[in-house]
Amino acid sequence: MSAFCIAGPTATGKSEIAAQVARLIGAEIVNADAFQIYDGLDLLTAKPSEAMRAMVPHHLLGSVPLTEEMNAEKFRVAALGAIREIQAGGKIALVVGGSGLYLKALTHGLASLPKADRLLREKLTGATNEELIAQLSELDPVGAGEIDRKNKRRLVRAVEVCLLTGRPFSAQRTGWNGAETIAGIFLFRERAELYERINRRVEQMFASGVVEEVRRTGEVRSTAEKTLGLREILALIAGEMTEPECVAKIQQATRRYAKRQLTWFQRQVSFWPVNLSRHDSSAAIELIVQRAKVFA
RNA sequence: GGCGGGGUAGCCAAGUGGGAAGGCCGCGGUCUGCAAAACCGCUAUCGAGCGGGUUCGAUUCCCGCCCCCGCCU
Repeated sequence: MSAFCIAGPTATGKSEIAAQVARLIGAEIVNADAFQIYDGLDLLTAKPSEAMRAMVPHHLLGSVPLTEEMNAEKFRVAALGAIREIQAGGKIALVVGGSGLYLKALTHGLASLPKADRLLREKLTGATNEELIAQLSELDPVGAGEIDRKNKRRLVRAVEVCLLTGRPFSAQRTGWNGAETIAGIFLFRERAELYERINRRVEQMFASGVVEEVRRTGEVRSTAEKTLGLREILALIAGEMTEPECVAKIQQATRRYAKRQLTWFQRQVSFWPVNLSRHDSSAAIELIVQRAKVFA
């Protein structure tokens, strides 16, 4: 995989910077945002503006129906395809997004494990954590010792993989601990500034008509259903909360999300950190362009 | 002015004569196929409106004061 990435928490300003960088180095952008990849909810997911899209081709933006389930592997395959396509056209691929696991899957690969089996997963989800732990202890004693026993989602996946492959889950993970090379840039800002931007962005979303957008959006299922703010806006439409409450809720949820992203990316050694609170965007863009050129 | 209820962390809120549940917020973190997800940890200490008193010991009992809510005049 030889694409350069720009990662960072929401509302940091990735899209704008990426578009500028792409324009300067003649790159095309591959979206690495788990929700902007869906077709619809453009306002709610803060997709790059028309202007940016007109300036630089964006791939994997709105390419999946809102009813389709997504996951890291699907993204990886799709992204790889987009990258190849871009490179075949003689251009540079610039991967941009804030979905940590998706990016990690792309830069470090994923073990070739079976995908989720609907029925099996449903059945396992119906079990209690204790039952799952007991089952995992049988199938994968090592994994059972390492796993977060309170996190059902992880327990289910672990048991699922054991059952589907007949081998312990813990023995099948790909080595992510090997030498990691710089895969890209981690853009971030000081907390106070980031939070202000988030708050402002949510307000702008409402001013631009997110509520209408959600109201006229058709069926949304599985993964897309988790879009931050969707539940809140639906509650607003149902009259279960006032608009100011709704705005505040979404701002809060977004701040928390941003914190999780910060925690994730700070640990990733393969990204070179760039603090946008300390560099103005033109300086940052210049810096990133240099890095990207070195990378290419 | 009278009667009743109440004043416990940023917010909501329980309980007890032996030295402060829980929730929210906030903060920190985990992360190998639902990831804008899921999960975990931390967060009142010359403390409990203020001042006295009783007691070996009071946040918990008594007295006074202040403030809030409801009702009454």
